[in-house]
Amino acid sequence: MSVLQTAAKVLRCFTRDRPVLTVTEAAELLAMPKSTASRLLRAMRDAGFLELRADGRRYAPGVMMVEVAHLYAGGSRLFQLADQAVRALVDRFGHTGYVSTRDGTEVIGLSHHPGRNALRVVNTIGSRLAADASATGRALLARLADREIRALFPGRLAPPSPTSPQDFDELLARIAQVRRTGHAESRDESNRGVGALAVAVGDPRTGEALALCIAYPESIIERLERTEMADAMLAEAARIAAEIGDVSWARAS
Amino acid sequence: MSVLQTAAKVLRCFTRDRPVLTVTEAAELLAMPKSTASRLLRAMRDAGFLELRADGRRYAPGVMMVEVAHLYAGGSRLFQLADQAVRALVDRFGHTGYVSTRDGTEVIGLSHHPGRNALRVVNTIGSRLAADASATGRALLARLADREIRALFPGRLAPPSPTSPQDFDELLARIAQVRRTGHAESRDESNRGVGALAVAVGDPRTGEALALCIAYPESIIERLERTEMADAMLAEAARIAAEIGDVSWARAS
DNA sequence: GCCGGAGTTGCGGAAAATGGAACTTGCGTT
DNA sequence: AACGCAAGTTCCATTTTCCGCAACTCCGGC
Repeated sequence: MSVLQTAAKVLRCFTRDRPVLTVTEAAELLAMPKSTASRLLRAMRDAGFLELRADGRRYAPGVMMVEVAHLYAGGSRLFQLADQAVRALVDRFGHTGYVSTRDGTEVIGLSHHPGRNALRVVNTIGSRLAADASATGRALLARLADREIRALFPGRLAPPSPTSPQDFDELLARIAQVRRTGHAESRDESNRGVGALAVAVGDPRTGEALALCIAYPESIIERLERTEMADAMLAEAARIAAEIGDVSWARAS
Repeated sequence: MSVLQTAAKVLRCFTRDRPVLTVTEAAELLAMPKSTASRLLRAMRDAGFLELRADGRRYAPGVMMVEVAHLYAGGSRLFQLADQAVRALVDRFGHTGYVSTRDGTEVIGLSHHPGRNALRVVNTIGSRLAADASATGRALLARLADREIRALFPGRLAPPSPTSPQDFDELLARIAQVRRTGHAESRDESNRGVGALAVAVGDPRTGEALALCIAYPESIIERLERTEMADAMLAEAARIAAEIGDVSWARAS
Protein backbone atom coordinates (compact mmCIF):
# COMPACT_ATOMS: atom_id res chain seq x y z
CA MET A 1 0.00 0.00 0.00
CA SER A 2 1.38 3.37 -0.99
CA VAL A 3 2.21 6.07 1.52
CA LEU A 4 -0.50 8.20 0.00
CA GLN A 5 -3.14 5.67 0.91
CA THR A 6 -1.84 5.48 4.43
CA ALA A 7 -1.61 9.24 4.68
CA ALA A 8 -5.20 9.51 3.55
CA LYS A 9 -6.20 7.04 6.22
CA VAL A 10 -4.47 9.21 8.78
CA LEU A 11 -6.38 12.25 7.58
CA ARG A 12 -9.63 10.34 7.86
CA CYS A 13 -8.86 9.69 11.51
CA PHE A 14 -9.53 13.34 12.26
CA THR A 15 -13.10 13.98 13.29
CA ARG A 16 -15.09 16.60 15.12
CA ASP A 17 -14.51 14.62 18.30
CA ARG A 18 -10.87 13.90 17.63
CA PRO A 19 -9.42 16.99 15.97
CA VAL A 20 -5.85 16.15 16.95
CA LEU A 21 -3.88 12.91 16.81
CA THR A 22 -0.86 11.63 18.68
CA VAL A 23 1.56 9.05 17.31
CA THR A 24 0.16 6.38 19.57
CA GLU A 25 -3.46 7.14 18.68
CA ALA A 26 -2.67 6.98 14.98
CA ALA A 27 -0.76 3.74 15.44
CA GLU A 28 -3.68 2.18 17.29
CA LEU A 29 -6.40 3.45 14.98
CA LEU A 30 -4.59 2.23 11.89
CA ALA A 31 -3.12 -0.89 13.47
CA MET A 32 0.44 -0.02 12.53
CA PRO A 33 3.68 -0.12 14.52
CA LYS A 34 4.43 3.04 16.43
CA SER A 35 7.63 3.46 14.48
CA THR A 36 5.72 3.64 11.23
CA ALA A 37 3.18 6.05 12.66
CA SER A 38 5.90 8.25 14.06
CA ARG A 39 7.70 8.55 10.76
CA LEU A 40 4.54 8.91 8.75
CA LEU A 41 3.13 11.73 10.84
CA ARG A 42 6.43 13.52 10.73
CA ALA A 43 6.66 13.10 6.96
CA MET A 44 3.12 14.38 6.59
CA ARG A 45 4.03 17.38 8.67
CA ASP A 46 7.15 18.03 6.61
CA ALA A 47 5.01 17.95 3.50
CA GLY A 48 2.42 20.32 4.99
CA PHE A 49 -0.48 17.93 5.38
CA LEU A 50 -0.27 18.18 9.14
CA GLU A 51 1.08 20.57 11.66
CA LEU A 52 2.46 19.81 15.04
CA ARG A 53 0.72 21.61 17.86
CA ALA A 54 2.91 23.57 20.20
CA ASP A 55 2.97 20.81 22.82
CA GLY A 56 5.10 18.85 20.37
CA ARG A 57 3.00 15.70 20.56
CA ARG A 58 -0.33 16.37 18.94
CA TYR A 59 -0.75 16.61 15.20
CA ALA A 60 -3.59 18.48 13.49
CA PRO A 61 -4.44 19.11 9.84
CA GLY A 62 -2.20 21.74 8.27
CA VAL A 63 -3.07 25.09 6.76
CA MET A 64 -2.35 23.68 3.34
CA MET A 65 -5.49 21.62 3.68
CA VAL A 66 -7.51 24.78 4.20
CA GLU A 67 -5.94 26.43 1.19
CA VAL A 68 -6.54 23.49 -1.11
CA ALA A 69 -10.01 22.72 0.19
CA HIS A 70 -11.03 26.20 -0.64
CA LEU A 71 -10.27 25.55 -4.27
CA TYR A 72 -12.31 22.38 -4.32
CA ALA A 73 -15.24 24.01 -6.00
CA GLY A 74 -13.33 26.69 -7.84
CA GLY A 75 -13.15 24.65 -11.01
CA SER A 76 -16.86 24.06 -11.05
CA ARG A 77 -19.04 26.63 -12.71
CA LEU A 78 -22.01 24.68 -11.40
CA PHE A 79 -20.89 25.16 -7.84
CA GLN A 80 -20.35 28.87 -8.29
CA LEU A 81 -23.82 29.33 -9.68
CA ALA A 82 -25.32 27.17 -6.96
CA ASP A 83 -23.52 29.01 -4.22
CA GLN A 84 -24.56 32.37 -5.59
CA ALA A 85 -28.17 31.18 -5.82
CA VAL A 86 -28.15 29.99 -2.22
CA ARG A 87 -26.70 33.26 -1.08
CA ALA A 88 -29.54 35.09 -2.80
CA LEU A 89 -32.10 32.80 -1.19
CA VAL A 90 -30.57 33.34 2.22
CA ASP A 91 -30.62 37.09 1.73
CA ARG A 92 -34.24 36.98 0.72
CA PHE A 93 -35.68 34.59 3.30
CA GLY A 94 -33.24 34.93 6.18
CA HIS A 95 -32.91 31.21 6.73
CA THR A 96 -29.70 29.24 6.58
CA GLY A 97 -28.64 27.84 3.24
CA TYR A 98 -26.06 25.46 1.97
CA VAL A 99 -24.77 23.62 -1.06
CA SER A 100 -24.06 19.92 -0.82
CA THR A 101 -22.89 17.09 -2.95
CA ARG A 102 -23.46 13.36 -2.72
CA ASP A 103 -20.81 10.75 -2.10
CA GLY A 104 -22.37 7.31 -2.22
CA THR A 105 -25.15 7.19 0.34
CA GLU A 106 -24.02 10.32 2.12
CA VAL A 107 -24.21 14.02 1.42
CA ILE A 108 -21.43 16.43 2.27
CA GLY A 109 -21.80 20.14 2.84
CA LEU A 110 -19.62 22.24 0.56
CA SER A 111 -20.66 25.74 1.49
CA HIS A 112 -22.72 27.20 4.25
CA HIS A 113 -24.51 30.52 4.55
CA PRO A 114 -25.87 31.22 8.00
CA GLY A 115 -29.11 33.15 7.90
CA ARG A 116 -30.55 35.81 10.12
CA ASN A 117 -32.77 33.46 12.06
CA ALA A 118 -31.83 31.71 15.25
CA LEU A 119 -30.88 28.40 13.65
CA ARG A 120 -27.43 27.62 14.90
CA VAL A 121 -26.44 24.46 13.14
CA VAL A 122 -22.90 24.41 14.28
CA ASN A 123 -21.10 23.55 11.12
CA THR A 124 -22.33 21.80 8.07
CA ILE A 125 -19.30 22.15 5.83
CA GLY A 126 -17.38 18.94 5.47
CA SER A 127 -19.77 16.94 7.61
CA ARG A 128 -21.73 14.02 6.29
CA LEU A 129 -25.41 13.20 6.51
CA ALA A 130 -27.29 10.10 5.39
CA ALA A 131 -28.62 10.76 1.89
CA ASP A 132 -31.83 8.84 2.52
CA ALA A 133 -32.62 10.88 5.61
CA SER A 134 -32.15 14.44 4.40
CA ALA A 135 -33.82 16.74 1.91
CA THR A 136 -30.51 17.38 0.12
CA GLY A 137 -29.85 13.68 -0.15
CA ARG A 138 -33.25 12.82 -1.59
CA ALA A 139 -33.07 15.75 -4.01
CA LEU A 140 -29.77 14.38 -5.31
CA LEU A 141 -30.91 10.77 -5.34
CA ALA A 142 -33.91 11.80 -7.42
CA ARG A 143 -31.55 12.41 -10.31
CA LEU A 144 -30.69 8.72 -10.40
CA ALA A 145 -32.83 5.92 -11.75
CA ASP A 146 -34.61 3.75 -9.17
CA ARG A 147 -32.35 0.89 -10.19
CA GLU A 148 -29.24 2.94 -9.40
CA ILE A 149 -30.69 4.01 -6.08
CA ARG A 150 -31.40 0.41 -5.18
CA ALA A 151 -27.80 -0.48 -5.95
CA LEU A 152 -26.64 2.23 -3.55
CA PHE A 153 -28.71 0.93 -0.64
CA PRO A 154 -28.11 -2.79 -0.46
CA GLY A 155 -29.03 -3.16 3.19
CA ARG A 156 -31.78 -1.94 5.40
CA LEU A 157 -32.20 1.78 6.01
CA ALA A 158 -31.35 3.22 9.40
CA PRO A 159 -33.91 6.00 9.72
CA PRO A 160 -32.80 8.52 12.35
CA SER A 161 -36.35 9.68 13.04
CA PRO A 162 -39.94 8.63 12.40
CA THR A 163 -40.31 11.32 9.71
CA SER A 164 -37.49 9.80 7.62
CA PRO A 165 -38.26 7.05 5.12
CA GLN A 166 -38.54 3.91 7.21
CA ASP A 167 -37.74 1.47 4.44
CA PHE A 168 -36.55 1.41 0.89
CA ASP A 169 -40.02 1.56 -0.67
CA GLU A 170 -40.90 4.65 1.31
CA LEU A 171 -37.61 6.19 0.20
CA LEU A 172 -38.48 5.53 -3.42
CA ALA A 173 -41.95 6.99 -2.92
CA ARG A 174 -40.52 10.15 -1.38
CA ILE A 175 -38.05 10.37 -4.22
CA ALA A 176 -40.80 9.94 -6.79
CA GLN A 177 -42.53 12.89 -5.19
CA VAL A 178 -39.32 14.89 -5.48
CA ARG A 179 -39.32 14.14 -9.20
CA ARG A 180 -42.90 15.37 -9.48
CA THR A 181 -42.60 18.56 -7.46
CA GLY A 182 -38.95 19.34 -8.25
CA HIS A 183 -38.04 19.81 -4.63
CA ALA A 184 -37.38 17.66 -1.59
CA GLU A 185 -38.48 18.37 1.93
CA SER A 186 -37.47 17.16 5.35
CA ARG A 187 -38.89 17.74 8.80
CA ASP A 188 -37.25 16.77 12.04
CA GLU A 189 -34.95 14.25 10.44
CA SER A 190 -31.21 14.29 11.00
CA ASN A 191 -31.52 17.45 13.09
CA ARG A 192 -34.32 17.82 15.60
CA GLY A 193 -36.64 20.75 15.11
CA VAL A 194 -35.08 21.58 11.78
CA GLY A 195 -36.94 21.51 8.49
CA ALA A 196 -35.34 21.89 5.10
CA LEU A 197 -36.14 22.32 1.43
CA ALA A 198 -33.72 21.15 -1.21
CA VAL A 199 -33.49 21.28 -4.98
CA ALA A 200 -30.86 19.55 -7.09
CA VAL A 201 -29.07 21.02 -10.06
CA GLY A 202 -26.64 19.24 -12.29
CA ASP A 203 -24.61 19.20 -15.40
CA PRO A 204 -25.79 16.27 -17.50
CA ARG A 205 -22.58 16.34 -19.55
CA THR A 206 -20.29 15.83 -16.57
CA GLY A 207 -22.68 14.01 -14.27
CA GLU A 208 -21.84 16.54 -11.59
CA ALA A 209 -24.78 17.31 -9.32
CA LEU A 210 -25.28 19.62 -6.36
CA ALA A 211 -28.15 20.38 -4.05
CA LEU A 212 -29.28 23.81 -2.96
CA CYS A 213 -30.78 23.67 0.48
CA ILE A 214 -32.54 26.04 2.84
CA ALA A 215 -32.93 24.99 6.47
CA TYR A 216 -35.15 26.61 9.06
CA PRO A 217 -36.49 26.00 12.55
CA GLU A 218 -39.54 23.83 12.03
CA SER A 219 -41.43 25.78 14.67
CA ILE A 220 -41.42 29.21 13.05
CA ILE A 221 -42.17 28.28 9.49
CA GLU A 222 -45.49 29.02 7.80
CA ARG A 223 -46.92 26.97 4.98
CA LEU A 224 -47.06 30.06 2.78
CA GLU A 225 -43.42 30.87 3.31
CA ARG A 226 -42.43 27.30 2.60
CA THR A 227 -44.28 27.40 -0.70
CA GLU A 228 -42.68 30.69 -1.59
CA MET A 229 -39.25 29.35 -0.80
CA ALA A 230 -39.78 26.20 -2.81
CA ASP A 231 -40.87 28.30 -5.76
CA ALA A 232 -37.89 30.61 -5.39
CA MET A 233 -35.53 27.66 -5.18
CA LEU A 234 -37.02 26.10 -8.27
CA ALA A 235 -36.66 29.38 -10.09
CA GLU A 236 -32.99 29.59 -9.12
CA ALA A 237 -32.47 26.00 -10.16
CA ALA A 238 -34.12 26.65 -13.50
CA ARG A 239 -31.87 29.64 -14.06
CA ILE A 240 -28.82 27.54 -13.27
CA ALA A 241 -30.01 24.67 -15.47
CA ALA A 242 -30.49 27.08 -18.35
CA GLU A 243 -27.06 28.58 -17.81
CA ILE A 244 -25.39 25.18 -17.65
CA GLY A 245 -27.47 23.68 -20.42
CA ASP A 246 -29.22 21.02 -18.41
CA VAL A 247 -32.09 20.05 -20.66
CA SER A 248 -33.14 17.17 -18.44
CA TRP A 249 -34.06 19.65 -15.79
CA ALA A 250 -36.52 21.44 -18.02
CA ARG A 251 -38.14 18.10 -18.71
CA ALA A 252 -38.47 17.35 -15.00
CA SER A 253 -40.16 20.60 -14.10
CA MET B 1 12.10 12.97 -2.01
CA SER B 2 9.06 11.20 -0.62
CA VAL B 3 5.79 10.88 -2.50
CA LEU B 4 4.14 12.96 0.17
CA GLN B 5 6.36 15.89 -0.64
CA THR B 6 5.60 15.56 -4.31
CA ALA B 7 1.89 15.15 -3.64
CA ALA B 8 1.96 18.32 -1.58
CA LYS B 9 3.63 20.12 -4.46
CA VAL B 10 0.85 18.95 -6.73
CA LEU B 11 -1.75 20.29 -4.33
CA ARG B 12 0.04 23.61 -4.24
CA CYS B 13 -0.32 23.84 -8.02
CA PHE B 14 -4.02 24.46 -7.60
CA THR B 15 -4.86 28.13 -7.48
CA ARG B 16 -7.85 30.37 -8.00
CA ASP B 17 -6.79 30.72 -11.61
CA ARG B 18 -5.97 27.07 -12.11
CA PRO B 19 -8.52 25.07 -10.15
CA VAL B 20 -8.01 21.92 -12.21
CA LEU B 21 -4.87 20.19 -13.44
CA THR B 22 -4.18 17.82 -16.30
CA VAL B 23 -1.35 15.31 -16.30
CA THR B 24 0.63 17.41 -18.75
CA GLU B 25 0.16 20.62 -16.78
CA ALA B 26 1.29 18.96 -13.58
CA ALA B 27 4.29 17.46 -15.33
CA GLU B 28 5.30 20.85 -16.71
CA LEU B 29 4.71 22.80 -13.52
CA LEU B 30 6.71 20.37 -11.43
CA ALA B 31 9.29 19.56 -14.09
CA MET B 32 8.70 15.84 -13.94
CA PRO B 33 8.23 13.24 -16.65
CA LYS B 34 4.67 12.78 -17.77
CA SER B 35 4.77 9.18 -16.69
CA THR B 36 5.51 10.16 -13.14
CA ALA B 37 2.81 12.80 -13.16
CA SER B 38 0.31 10.37 -14.60
CA ARG B 39 0.93 7.77 -11.94
CA LEU B 40 1.13 10.29 -9.14
CA LEU B 41 -2.15 11.98 -9.98
CA ARG B 42 -3.86 8.65 -10.28
CA ALA B 43 -2.43 7.51 -6.95
CA MET B 44 -3.57 10.75 -5.35
CA ARG B 45 -7.02 10.21 -6.75
CA ASP B 46 -7.11 6.63 -5.49
CA ALA B 47 -6.20 7.91 -2.06
CA GLY B 48 -8.87 10.63 -2.15
CA PHE B 49 -6.65 13.68 -2.38
CA LEU B 50 -7.91 14.44 -5.87
CA GLU B 51 -10.90 13.62 -7.94
CA LEU B 52 -11.09 13.20 -11.65
CA ARG B 53 -13.59 15.47 -13.34
CA ALA B 54 -16.14 13.86 -15.59
CA ASP B 55 -14.14 14.60 -18.75
CA GLY B 56 -11.63 12.04 -17.52
CA ARG B 57 -8.62 14.30 -17.98
CA ARG B 58 -8.80 17.06 -15.44
CA TYR B 59 -8.02 16.53 -11.78
CA ALA B 60 -9.35 18.72 -8.98
CA PRO B 61 -8.95 18.58 -5.19
CA GLY B 62 -11.09 15.87 -3.63
CA VAL B 63 -13.93 16.13 -1.15
CA MET B 64 -11.67 14.63 1.47
CA MET B 65 -9.74 17.87 1.46
CA VAL B 66 -12.90 19.78 2.31
CA GLU B 67 -13.73 17.40 5.11
CA VAL B 68 -10.29 17.54 6.65
CA ALA B 69 -9.83 21.25 6.17
CA HIS B 70 -12.95 21.85 8.08
CA LEU B 71 -11.39 20.21 11.10
CA TYR B 72 -8.28 22.36 10.87
CA ALA B 73 -9.39 24.68 13.60
CA GLY B 74 -11.48 22.21 15.55
CA GLY B 75 -8.64 21.36 17.88
CA SER B 76 -7.96 24.96 18.72
CA ARG B 77 -9.92 26.53 21.50
CA LEU B 78 -8.32 29.82 20.53
CA PHE B 79 -9.76 29.62 17.05
CA GLN B 80 -13.23 28.81 18.30
CA LEU B 81 -13.21 31.80 20.61
CA ALA B 82 -11.83 34.04 17.90
CA ASP B 83 -14.37 32.93 15.35
CA GLN B 84 -17.22 33.44 17.78
CA ALA B 85 -15.93 36.90 18.61
CA VAL B 86 -15.73 37.86 14.95
CA ARG B 87 -19.24 36.61 14.36
CA ALA B 88 -20.46 38.83 17.19
CA LEU B 89 -18.62 41.82 15.73
CA VAL B 90 -20.08 41.19 12.29
CA ASP B 91 -23.57 40.95 13.76
CA ARG B 92 -23.09 44.19 15.61
CA PHE B 93 -21.43 46.33 12.95
CA GLY B 94 -22.60 44.71 9.73
CA HIS B 95 -19.16 44.70 8.16
CA THR B 96 -17.30 41.66 6.95
CA GLY B 97 -15.09 39.85 9.43
CA TYR B 98 -12.52 37.13 9.33
CA VAL B 99 -9.99 35.21 11.33
CA SER B 100 -6.49 34.75 9.97
CA THR B 101 -3.21 33.22 10.92
CA ARG B 102 0.32 33.99 9.87
CA ASP B 103 2.62 31.70 7.93
CA GLY B 104 6.00 33.35 7.54
CA THR B 105 5.52 36.69 5.83
CA GLU B 106 2.00 35.91 4.71
CA VAL B 107 -1.38 35.74 6.37
CA ILE B 108 -4.00 33.17 5.51
CA GLY B 109 -7.73 33.51 6.05
CA LEU B 110 -9.20 30.72 8.15
CA SER B 111 -12.80 31.80 8.47
CA HIS B 112 -14.90 34.41 6.79
CA HIS B 113 -18.12 36.08 7.84
CA PRO B 114 -19.68 38.26 5.17
CA GLY B 115 -21.45 41.28 6.60
CA ARG B 116 -24.58 43.11 5.60
CA ASN B 117 -22.76 45.85 3.75
CA ALA B 118 -21.91 45.83 0.09
CA LEU B 119 -18.32 44.66 0.47
CA ARG B 120 -18.05 41.66 -1.80
CA VAL B 121 -14.56 40.38 -1.26
CA VAL B 122 -14.98 37.20 -3.18
CA ASN B 123 -13.37 34.74 -0.89
CA THR B 124 -10.75 35.25 1.73
CA ILE B 125 -10.54 31.75 3.15
CA GLY B 126 -7.38 29.98 2.15
CA SER B 127 -5.97 32.91 0.26
CA ARG B 128 -2.75 34.60 1.20
CA LEU B 129 -1.91 38.25 1.74
CA ALA B 130 1.43 39.89 2.44
CA ALA B 131 1.74 40.26 6.21
CA ASP B 132 3.52 43.61 5.95
CA ALA B 133 0.76 45.06 3.81
CA SER B 134 -2.36 44.15 5.75
CA ALA B 135 -3.91 45.00 9.09
CA THR B 136 -4.12 41.33 10.09
CA GLY B 137 -0.50 40.79 9.18
CA ARG B 138 0.79 43.74 11.18
CA ALA B 139 -1.40 42.81 14.14
CA LEU B 140 0.16 39.36 14.16
CA LEU B 141 3.70 40.62 13.53
CA ALA B 142 3.34 42.95 16.51
CA ARG B 143 3.44 39.90 18.74
CA LEU B 144 7.00 39.23 17.65
CA ALA B 145 10.14 41.06 18.72
CA ASP B 146 11.58 43.53 16.21
CA ARG B 147 14.58 41.23 15.83
CA GLU B 148 12.32 38.34 14.82
CA ILE B 149 10.42 40.53 12.38
CA ARG B 150 13.68 41.60 10.77
CA ALA B 151 14.65 37.96 10.34
CA LEU B 152 11.37 37.33 8.51
CA PHE B 153 11.92 40.13 6.01
CA PRO B 154 15.45 39.77 4.70
CA GLY B 155 14.86 41.60 1.45
CA ARG B 156 13.16 44.78 0.44
CA LEU B 157 9.43 45.18 0.95
CA ALA B 158 7.12 45.15 -2.07
CA PRO B 159 4.42 47.58 -0.96
CA PRO B 160 1.28 47.07 -3.05
CA SER B 161 0.06 50.61 -2.47
CA PRO B 162 1.31 53.98 -1.19
CA THR B 163 -0.57 53.50 2.08
CA SER B 164 1.38 50.32 2.90
CA PRO B 165 4.70 50.54 4.72
CA GLN B 166 7.21 51.50 2.03
CA ASP B 167 10.26 50.13 3.75
CA PHE B 168 11.24 48.08 6.73
CA ASP B 169 11.60 51.03 9.11
CA GLU B 170 8.11 52.23 8.31
CA LEU B 171 6.83 48.71 8.89
CA LEU B 172 8.47 48.67 12.32
CA ALA B 173 6.99 52.07 13.12
CA ARG B 174 3.50 50.94 12.14
CA ILE B 175 3.98 47.81 14.22
CA ALA B 176 5.14 49.85 17.20
CA GLN B 177 1.92 51.78 16.93
CA VAL B 178 -0.02 48.51 16.90
CA ARG B 179 1.68 47.60 20.14
CA ARG B 180 0.67 50.96 21.66
CA THR B 181 -2.96 51.00 20.55
CA GLY B 182 -3.57 47.25 20.54
CA HIS B 183 -5.03 47.26 17.06
CA ALA B 184 -3.77 47.49 13.49
CA GLU B 185 -5.37 49.44 10.71
CA SER B 186 -5.13 49.39 6.94
CA ARG B 187 -6.54 51.62 4.25
CA ASP B 188 -6.51 50.88 0.56
CA GLU B 189 -3.70 48.39 0.80
CA SER B 190 -3.98 44.93 -0.69
CA ASN B 191 -7.57 45.65 -1.72
CA ARG B 192 -8.52 48.97 -3.23
CA GLY B 193 -11.19 50.93 -1.42
CA VAL B 194 -11.14 48.55 1.50
CA GLY B 195 -10.17 49.49 5.01
CA ALA B 196 -9.68 47.06 7.86
CA LEU B 197 -9.10 46.87 11.57
CA ALA B 198 -7.33 43.91 13.13
CA VAL B 199 -6.47 42.73 16.61
CA ALA B 200 -4.31 39.73 17.44
CA VAL B 201 -4.98 37.17 20.12
CA GLY B 202 -2.73 34.34 21.11
CA ASP B 203 -1.90 31.62 23.50
CA PRO B 204 1.51 32.35 24.98
CA ARG B 205 1.90 28.75 26.09
CA THR B 206 1.55 27.30 22.62
CA GLY B 207 2.75 30.26 20.57
CA GLU B 208 -0.42 30.01 18.54
CA ALA B 209 -1.70 33.39 17.37
CA LEU B 210 -4.69 34.52 15.36
CA ALA B 211 -5.97 37.85 14.15
CA LEU B 212 -9.55 39.07 14.30
CA CYS B 213 -10.28 41.40 11.45
CA ILE B 214 -13.15 43.58 10.32
CA ALA B 215 -13.08 44.94 6.78
CA TYR B 216 -15.29 47.67 5.35
CA PRO B 217 -15.58 49.88 2.31
CA GLU B 218 -13.27 52.78 3.01
CA SER B 219 -15.79 55.20 1.57
CA ILE B 220 -18.67 54.64 3.95
CA ILE B 221 -16.83 54.48 7.22
CA GLU B 222 -16.99 57.24 9.84
CA ARG B 223 -14.22 57.95 12.29
CA LEU B 224 -16.61 57.40 15.18
CA GLU B 225 -17.64 53.99 13.97
CA ARG B 226 -14.03 53.01 13.45
CA THR B 227 -13.20 53.94 17.01
CA GLU B 228 -16.19 52.02 18.29
CA MET B 229 -15.22 48.98 16.30
CA ALA B 230 -11.62 49.11 17.47
CA ASP B 231 -12.84 49.31 21.06
CA ALA B 232 -15.23 46.43 20.57
CA MET B 233 -12.52 44.34 18.98
CA LEU B 234 -10.13 45.07 21.81
CA ALA B 235 -12.84 44.11 24.28
CA GLU B 236 -13.40 40.81 22.50
CA ALA B 237 -9.67 40.19 22.38
CA ALA B 238 -9.37 40.91 26.08
CA ARG B 239 -12.17 38.46 26.80
CA ILE B 240 -10.42 35.82 24.74
CA ALA B 241 -7.06 36.53 26.33
CA ALA B 242 -8.60 36.16 29.77
CA GLU B 243 -10.28 32.93 28.80
CA ILE B 244 -7.08 31.51 27.33
CA GLY B 245 -4.84 32.88 30.03
CA ASP B 246 -2.76 35.22 27.92
CA VAL B 247 -1.16 37.44 30.49
CA SER B 248 1.06 39.13 27.94
CA TRP B 249 -2.01 40.61 26.36
CA ALA B 250 -3.07 42.33 29.54
CA ARG B 251 0.37 43.89 29.72
CA ALA B 252 0.14 45.15 26.13
CA SER B 253 -3.20 46.86 26.57
C1' DG C 1 -5.60 6.65 -42.99
C1' DC C 2 -2.22 9.64 -41.03
C1' DC C 3 -0.62 12.87 -37.69
C1' DG C 4 0.12 14.85 -33.21
C1' DG C 5 -0.89 15.67 -28.59
C1' DA C 6 -2.33 13.53 -24.29
C1' DG C 7 -2.07 9.88 -21.33
C1' DT C 8 -0.68 5.14 -19.90
C1' DT C 9 2.30 1.04 -19.21
C1' DG C 10 6.69 -2.21 -18.88
C1' DC C 11 11.08 -2.50 -17.16
C1' DG C 12 15.39 -2.32 -14.50
C1' DG C 13 17.90 0.48 -11.24
C1' DA C 14 17.35 3.53 -7.38
C1' DA C 15 15.12 5.18 -3.42
C1' DA C 16 11.82 4.83 0.15
C1' DA C 17 8.93 2.61 3.46
C1' DT C 18 8.42 -1.10 6.82
C1' DG C 19 8.53 -3.60 11.32
C1' DG C 20 10.99 -5.14 15.16
C1' DA C 21 13.94 -3.89 18.81
C1' DA C 22 16.80 -0.85 21.20
C1' DC C 23 17.03 3.71 22.74
C1' DT C 24 15.69 8.47 24.56
C1' DT C 25 12.52 11.63 26.65
C1' DG C 26 9.21 13.46 29.71
C1' DC C 27 6.58 12.88 33.76
C1' DG C 28 4.59 11.42 37.88
C1' DT C 29 5.64 8.25 41.97
C1' DT C 30 7.74 6.60 45.71
C1' DA D 1 16.82 11.53 43.48
C1' DA D 2 16.11 7.16 41.64
C1' DC D 3 12.43 4.54 39.56
C1' DG D 4 8.82 3.01 36.56
C1' DC D 5 6.15 3.85 32.79
C1' DA D 6 4.33 5.42 28.64
C1' DA D 7 5.23 8.15 24.49
C1' DG D 8 8.02 8.87 20.89
C1' DT D 9 12.26 8.28 18.08
C1' DT D 10 16.17 6.00 15.78
C1' DC D 11 18.71 2.08 13.81
C1' DC D 12 19.02 -1.48 10.38
C1' DA D 13 18.16 -5.25 7.17
C1' DT D 14 14.47 -6.43 4.25
C1' DT D 15 10.76 -5.55 1.29
C1' DT D 16 8.19 -2.59 -1.38
C1' DT D 17 7.44 1.24 -4.01
C1' DC D 18 8.90 4.79 -7.01
C1' DC D 19 11.33 6.80 -10.92
C1' DG D 20 12.56 7.95 -15.62
C1' DC D 21 13.03 6.29 -20.10
C1' DA D 22 10.98 4.56 -24.02
C1' DA D 23 7.48 2.24 -26.28
C1' DC D 24 2.72 2.05 -26.56
C1' DT D 25 -2.43 3.22 -26.78
C1' DC D 26 -6.18 6.52 -27.38
C1' DC D 27 -8.58 10.04 -29.52
C1' DG D 28 -9.71 14.04 -32.22
C1' DG D 29 -8.58 16.66 -36.42
C1' DC D 30 -7.31 16.77 -41.31
